[in-house]
Amino acid sequence: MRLIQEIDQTCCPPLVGSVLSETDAERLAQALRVIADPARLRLVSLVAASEGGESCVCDLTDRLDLGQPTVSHHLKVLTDAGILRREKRGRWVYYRIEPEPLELLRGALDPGAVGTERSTELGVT
Amino acid sequence: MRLIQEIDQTCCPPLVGSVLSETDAERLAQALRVIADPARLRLVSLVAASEGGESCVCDLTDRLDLGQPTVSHHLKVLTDAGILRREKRGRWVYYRIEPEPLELLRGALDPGAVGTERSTELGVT
DNA sequence: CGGGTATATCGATAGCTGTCAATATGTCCC
DNA sequence: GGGACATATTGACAGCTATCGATATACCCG
Repeated sequence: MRLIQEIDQTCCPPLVGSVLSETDAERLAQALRVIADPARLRLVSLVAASEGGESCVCDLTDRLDLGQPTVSHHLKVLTDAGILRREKRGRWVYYRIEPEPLELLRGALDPGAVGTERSTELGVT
Repeated sequence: MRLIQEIDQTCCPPLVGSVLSETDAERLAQALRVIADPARLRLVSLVAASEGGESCVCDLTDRLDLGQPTVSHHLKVLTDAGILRREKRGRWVYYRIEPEPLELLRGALDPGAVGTERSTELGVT
């Protein structure tokens, strides 16, 4: 099976700002492919929205209209990438979001100083 | 051939903050798949880093170690998604970055303050 | 017009991956 | 231990797509 590299600092140099090397491009593409899937996006979304910030697999399979092995497969991909963290408690396994990888991906897409001004307030309410 | 939907506001509701519907997840996944490819990431990077913010196809083919039809294909995918803008001048075709789609994708990955551990730390209940 | 150049399209193919059914593993409880 | 339940792994398969060679289209120039 294809080994999935964890998403860490080495994965996500800014897309805009310098020219990506072949290896950087390959690594970033691999990281993006992890979340470029509707089932995995919904999983992340479901886990993030769940009470206490965690979900057990049973809740997720209920809501995804996919077989249990398929859900388990996607959870493994997300966990290997570091986007989800797995914790087993008794018979159940709980997943929660690890915020850093997504943040790193965001950072890679930051156009930075090219053309756009970012003086906006992000703080809200 | 697979029709590529343009990346616009409708594509990228926040991944974290509410549960993605199936259609939203499908749309966001499709948008992410556009950039989840090493050749396309390098193309975006090359165009962004080029003098005057634009490149002609010939320059790009030179630097990508891929056949000209393949490069042309990737440019089409990026253009259809709205990430690149195409402009023909004489015999040459120039591409430049359209910053908004990438910005929308960034926005979709924003964890915001909802559902993450951070929200509980902030006392949101 | 005709040759040369730049880019796009077409058709085919190989490799990857999302999905499932079947099965394995692990855990709790009686 | 043994049965029941939750999750993971395995093996197989279908659909998608990145890539290529061949070819088409468009443009310039003499």
